[in-house]
Amino acid sequence: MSVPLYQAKAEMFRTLGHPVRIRVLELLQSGPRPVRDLLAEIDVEPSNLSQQLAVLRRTGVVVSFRDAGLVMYALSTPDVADLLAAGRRILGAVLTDRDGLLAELRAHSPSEQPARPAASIEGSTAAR
Amino acid sequence: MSVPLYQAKAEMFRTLGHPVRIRVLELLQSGPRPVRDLLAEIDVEPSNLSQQLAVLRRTGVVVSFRDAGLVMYALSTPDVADLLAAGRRILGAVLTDRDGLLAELRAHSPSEQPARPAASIEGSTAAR
DNA sequence: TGTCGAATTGCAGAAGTCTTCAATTCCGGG
DNA sequence: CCCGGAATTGAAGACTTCTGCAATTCGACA
Repeated sequence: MSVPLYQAKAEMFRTLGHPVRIRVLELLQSGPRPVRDLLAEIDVEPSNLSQQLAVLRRTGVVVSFRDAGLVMYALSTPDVADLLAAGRRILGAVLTDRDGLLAELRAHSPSEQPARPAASIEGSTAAR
Repeated sequence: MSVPLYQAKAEMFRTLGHPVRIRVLELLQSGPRPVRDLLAEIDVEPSNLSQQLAVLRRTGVVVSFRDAGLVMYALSTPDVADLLAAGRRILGAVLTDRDGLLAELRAHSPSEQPARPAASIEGSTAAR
């Protein structure tokens, strides 16, 4: 597997790494929409939205076209929906897992350091 | 849907937005591995790898533990593999789609602007 | 042709991420 | 107890991304 391939994959994921861009993609899951609609639902400045849309276009996850005088955006492939779904599942797994262990910990050891950052409770920090 | 949720999702994807981190996750798909092995396969400085592993740990997509004197890393949930697979599919779709249209364009209009950047050939740039 | 709303672009300062270096922690074995 | 390799941490400098403002382009329609 070539090295630049990892670069390309990383770029693809980095493209989704922004709240506004995620939001746009979720809205586009239900079909093409004009910029105007996105703007109405997202609460961000027009220029900012445009910048984020440009990022999504550059990577090719969305496409744009003009219809009835408005610029429309659409997912370039339905596979994008799968990606979002997978992301949701992982988020769910990670969170319940964290909260689960957190709750368990609390139940078994009543007088533990209370100000300890939650993140280090999981198995995630073995080496130190 | 709460606003910080989009923040969390974005963070999750941003976590994957780095070649070394992608590489690590792909290696971990086949099971837990010691840092030493990752280091041998990835060609990056130890401290850099550690930094990237820390990022993955922070988000909770990997966990670490010590075994036989070595620090091991593992995917925190097999769902991560789905995410990588979905990413691969999209990358494939986007690329063939781009190259496909590119080839089609070439075939149908022999004397077209040759120095035009490839990215703008797709439907991706309708408004201008 | 002139005007209006829609959407994009250019840009600058603020904020965040990457990489590398040196220093540190951790643990197993002598 | 101290050494050695394994892995992590801290911090600084280079680099990239984000945000908001002002200016511009674009196309529809009178």
